[in-house]
Amino acid sequence: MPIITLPDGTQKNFSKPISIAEIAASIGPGLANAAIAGEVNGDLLDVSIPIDFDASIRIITAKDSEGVDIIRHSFAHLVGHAVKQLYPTAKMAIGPVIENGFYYDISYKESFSPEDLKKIELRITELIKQNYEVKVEVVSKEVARKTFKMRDEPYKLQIIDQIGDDETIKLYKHLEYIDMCRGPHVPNTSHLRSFALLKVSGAYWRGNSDNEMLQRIYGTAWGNSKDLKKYINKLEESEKRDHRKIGKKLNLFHTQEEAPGMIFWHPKGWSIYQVLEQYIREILLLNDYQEIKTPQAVDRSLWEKSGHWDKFKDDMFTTTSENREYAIKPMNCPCHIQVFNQGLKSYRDLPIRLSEFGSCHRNEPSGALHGLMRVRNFVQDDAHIFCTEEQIQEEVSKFIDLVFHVYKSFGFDSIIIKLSTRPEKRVGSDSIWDKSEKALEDALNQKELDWAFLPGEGAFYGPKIEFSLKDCLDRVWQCGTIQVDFSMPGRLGASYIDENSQRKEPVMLHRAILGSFERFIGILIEEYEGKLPPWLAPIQVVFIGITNRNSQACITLSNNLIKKGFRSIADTRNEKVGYKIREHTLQRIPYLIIIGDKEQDSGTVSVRTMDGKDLGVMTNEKFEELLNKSISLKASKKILI
RNA sequence: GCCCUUGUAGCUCAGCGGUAGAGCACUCCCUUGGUAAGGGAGAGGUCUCGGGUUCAAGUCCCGACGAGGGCACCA
Repeated sequence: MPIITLPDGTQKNFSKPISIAEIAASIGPGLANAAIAGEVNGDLLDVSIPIDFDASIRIITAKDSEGVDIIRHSFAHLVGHAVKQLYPTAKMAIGPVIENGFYYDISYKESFSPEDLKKIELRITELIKQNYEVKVEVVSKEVARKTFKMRDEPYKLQIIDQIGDDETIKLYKHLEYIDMCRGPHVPNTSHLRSFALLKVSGAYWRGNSDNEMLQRIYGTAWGNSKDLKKYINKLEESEKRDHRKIGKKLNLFHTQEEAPGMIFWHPKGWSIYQVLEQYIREILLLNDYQEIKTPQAVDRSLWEKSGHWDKFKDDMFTTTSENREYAIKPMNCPCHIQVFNQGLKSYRDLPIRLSEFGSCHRNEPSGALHGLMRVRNFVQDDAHIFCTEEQIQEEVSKFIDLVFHVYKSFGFDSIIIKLSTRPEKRVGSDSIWDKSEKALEDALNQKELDWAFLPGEGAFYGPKIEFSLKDCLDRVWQCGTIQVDFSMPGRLGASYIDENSQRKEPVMLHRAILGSFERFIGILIEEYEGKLPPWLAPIQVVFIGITNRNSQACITLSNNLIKKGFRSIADTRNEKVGYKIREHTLQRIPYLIIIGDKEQDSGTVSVRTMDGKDLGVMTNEKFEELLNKSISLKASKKILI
């Protein structure tokens, strides 16, 4: 006879097996209606399944995050229900919950158009209105197999084949539609109200590009309409932050058909790029790096030796000359080893840190290209640290500090850290991989950082730590990285003389702080919605004359700032102040300086910021002081002072 | 690379079988105006490219290329 313990500690004795629905009802009718599922001794369970053992339970409603996830999962079933009604020959594959929503992968002879999506959405609303009961049935594998054979669902059968023989399977019956799921699901469609189907796209069955492509219907669902509206609104707002849109509006860069995946930087975009490069250069100099520059095209033989040719030859741009084949470099490391190899190195020289703002080309698959984030030509703030095994830990540790220092000055505080371990296709022995992975793991643990493993995602020559940032739609992009490489120095003949006059192979650490300038600038634009802090802004100050009597003063003041290293322009056009202010505000110039007769006569400036604050009238000197201070603050979130 | 969507003036978009349209930007003129768009006039497009259907094609069909969203890939 089960004793049920509720979250507040009260215990209830029942004389027979009891379901969550019944327990909820025993507490009150409101809760009985709201109950979506139960947490029973830590596991989620459908409300209708009887509990015949002592348990601590919690009743899950739409207010719990677990409840919202269950709602999302049940909406996936509703997609199934609607799709099978509208397109009976469609075959259902999988329909899981994802962040903010769900999807369902479906195989169907014709492709679903946006109109089909609307039809499906409408059918779902009709089904919801029926307030039908979702009935769960626990069955054997055999019964499940029979059910889906009868329903001609080949993908479900494939999934069943993967389930252990002694395991039971839950079937969820939505009127005439049957789906299979671990559950739990809502007991009644009355819990399903706030949803929207968002898009259709292709997705390979089981995520393998050798398999057929299914159609994936994406949807979002929430516990109430307010949350749904909030989410839809957020999506719309995010679109405004898109770096491709802002890049066009602010005239930062463009791309065109003749150079897919490669960026034409305009003066203002290049200004941002240059500020970044100079900043990193300064940081590296202070951290004992030496900057070098290596060739853009290198003979194929070097890529064969490094192992890149074998794995990436289809992804490299190549060119020929006089019977020789060259690859436009996809990365800088082999070249850096060539620099290291010049002259005999002693253990006393290590670590040697060679850095390069190296322009790399990779022939990325066309479908992978994405604005500045994924391009075919990019520049890395790349460097390679040649060191001994004993030095790895300290170098990795120092690097992590450096990354955090730099990211902080850009205002990034949520950095996603992952440790990617050995992939299937790799070079180097297992013992080397063991050592490398351990070194990175230890360095991370030392810092007490929040990080996670990414099994199998390492580079072919070594494991790596990735520092990733999110774009406006919460898509994650790898930026910084540090990778341990015990293999390439040996392959390319790097060595040093140790304490005992013996030749030894150095370990190489590949590392980048920003990653690619292109991607990092893309992220920056989206993070700030184009309102870059003064130290990054392409134009920091604009002098706006009120009448043409003030034009010369504007030009003089602006030139004075330029001479002092600030980025300033004078707007002396025949337009009204309001017009100029609007335009330069939209152009995201941090400081707008109004110069009229009053200011001109008194040698002052009237200062307004891009977010509309009036800082009042001050002397030129005072403004310069303010500007200097504001720039030196870098990206403390208070951008303008 | 794969699936879907998409490609019209510098930008944002309308037009969807019958001799190319709007707003903004641009040029010129008037206006010299104090903190987010002053007024008027004008110029600007072989509708991404290549085929096809049709008396007639931005408009329908096929292909190529680019872009967008996913999937796969990501040294």
